Amino acid sequence: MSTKAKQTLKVASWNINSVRARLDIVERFLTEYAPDILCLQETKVMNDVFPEGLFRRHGYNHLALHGQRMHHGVAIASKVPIRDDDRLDWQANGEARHVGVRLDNGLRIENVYVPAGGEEPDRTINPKFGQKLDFFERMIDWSSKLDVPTLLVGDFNVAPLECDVWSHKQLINVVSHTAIECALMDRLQKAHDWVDLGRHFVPPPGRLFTWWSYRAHDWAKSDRGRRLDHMWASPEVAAKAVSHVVAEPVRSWARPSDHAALITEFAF
DNA sequence: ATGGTGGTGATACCA
Repeated sequence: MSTKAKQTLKVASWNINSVRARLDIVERFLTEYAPDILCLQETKVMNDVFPEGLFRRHGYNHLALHGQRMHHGVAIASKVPIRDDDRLDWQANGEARHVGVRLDNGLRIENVYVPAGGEEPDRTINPKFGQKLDFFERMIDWSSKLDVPTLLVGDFNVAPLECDVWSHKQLINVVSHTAIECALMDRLQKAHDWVDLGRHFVPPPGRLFTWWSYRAHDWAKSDRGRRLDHMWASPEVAAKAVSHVVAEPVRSWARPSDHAALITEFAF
């Protein structure tokens, strides 16, 4: 046993589907789960009207925002100091889909909202699908050049494994689980030797979903889930991870997001 | 095969 206590860090990631529409459940999440750092996607708010007060009241005094009007938008709220925040625009289209920070211990946290890709999995008739594929290509290029310990989190909008969806057979041609998307996820993973923390802690074929459609009459009963949200770590960072859970109860709270939060705890 | 729900912002569009 080391005489020096290990430093723990609890990081959460949550597609909130409008942070202003979810003030109550965000507050409940900060209270009940108390992460050190919360990464949000789909904040749907401009930076100047981001609800900073809620976060500051709970001790999240360090904020890195990348918002836009109506759609997309990402944010990192932290109890520990954050440095060198940056915002990548891989597609140079002005969409707010990334914000990254560096912590004092050198860890980088990269928070991403990958394009959903529309309905039709064919880029010749659906430009949104093409945008999604191109976004992954840019992430692969970026990823292959990374040389610092990094935690990559967010809504990747792809459920890559057969056991990452409620029915592989019924979703094989549905955007988020098509072969071309799964192949891109595989290339992205290999581009930095990323460790998929979800499957590190819940190996296949264990049940692991992060999203359930609003359209189900009883989402919990039908359990037609997909694992669209991910936390991937550089190998040396993954080695410090001690737990990883999907906070599934948040999907049952009043006026929920359709995504659950992911939480990984590290001991450095 | 279809439509089912929800956020934004005021009409369709996006998820």
